[in-house]
Amino acid sequence: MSSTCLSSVLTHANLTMYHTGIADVQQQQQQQQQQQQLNALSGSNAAHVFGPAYSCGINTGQWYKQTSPHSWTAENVLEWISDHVESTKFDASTLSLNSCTMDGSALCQMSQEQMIGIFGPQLGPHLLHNLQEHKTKYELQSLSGPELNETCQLLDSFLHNLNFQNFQTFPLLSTVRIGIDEEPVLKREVVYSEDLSTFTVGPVTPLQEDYLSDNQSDSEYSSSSNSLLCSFSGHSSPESASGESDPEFSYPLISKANIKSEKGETRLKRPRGRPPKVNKGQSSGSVYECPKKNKHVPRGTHLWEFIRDILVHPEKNQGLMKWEDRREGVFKFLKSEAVAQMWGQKKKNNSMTYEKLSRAMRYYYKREILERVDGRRLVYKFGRNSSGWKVEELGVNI
DNA sequence: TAGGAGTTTCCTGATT
DNA sequence: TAATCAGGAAACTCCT
Repeated sequence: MSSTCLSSVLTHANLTMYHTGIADVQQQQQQQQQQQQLNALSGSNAAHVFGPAYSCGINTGQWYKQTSPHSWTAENVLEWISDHVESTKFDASTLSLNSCTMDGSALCQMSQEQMIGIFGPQLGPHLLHNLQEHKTKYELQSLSGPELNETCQLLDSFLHNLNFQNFQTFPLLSTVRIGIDEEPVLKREVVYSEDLSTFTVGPVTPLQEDYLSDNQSDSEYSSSSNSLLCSFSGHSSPESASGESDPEFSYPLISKANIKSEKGETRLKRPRGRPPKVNKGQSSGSVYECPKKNKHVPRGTHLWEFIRDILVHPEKNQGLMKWEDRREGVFKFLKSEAVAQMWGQKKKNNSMTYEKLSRAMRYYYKREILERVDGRRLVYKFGRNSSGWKVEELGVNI
């Protein structure tokens, strides 16, 4: 993954311009750079370039998302477009910088037809939908309590009914949190649909409740966002202030990819294992410094139980995994990254990947909770120390 | 507060 | 070449 992206380039450029009163020549250079970045997105998988975590704006300093679309600058608009180019894997070669150059006010006045005309039938509706979300988000800040909740539900239903299921997941109002930390905050969960490209909003079913049970008491859990689950904070909470999404507190998060991207240059080799814990309030300035999760995550379901539950509840399965040999307990990941994301969601860890999940799975071999299935990718088998999946235990017919 | 359990994160190298 | 597997190492959170 590239360590630079259009968003950060633009943000940096904005701040630079603000502070120095940059000259026209430099603006032209910047525009050229922006166009080059847009072009760079075309023909390549933007999601690979930026990674899923970027699609909701973390780590990029996308402070424009904290302001009303009406007050976006032209650069903000461009940045916003580039975000969605990447999230929809849209071929940006069909976009010209000129057509994308407008401020937030002009953007908000555009009709659906105009959006489609400029951005095409794929990106246009997607942008329109997201713009509506941004606009509504700031309109909702003047509301509160039950009124907000009701409005949010209505809008959720409305947004959910929009047919954008071919796009990657983006946040609904159900994930908007408004209020200060001391007060009960509005936070409803989302449950992924069959292919995880969409999610369900609304009353939580008992089965869904299983998934979400660990999240019920996490009122302290604040905004964090990724491509699958995004929460916005209407106001900066103490936690969000130290989190990823607060523009004023954007940390120089150094990812694995970032380090790799600097290979061959003055690369600081990362020591093995997890970076050392940074004490509260201590700003070490270390390159390993990153937003720290200080949420209390009650230990609940273990990973293998989470996997088992997906398998034994077809309604939870959603095509993520399947039994290869039901009686022997052999199963296969069909959507490994999706399962990892769900596991990450459950553990409130947005950076979970299949690679990490599989490492945890491999630790189960020693404990005989899982057994190796040699030569078969994404295939595992429950071991003798696992339970709750056997046909006899469940009394199911196969 | 220490220590264990269960991950999580990062890494290198091998295999598919 | 990318994805996956394998496993070492160390840090993390939670629980007792």
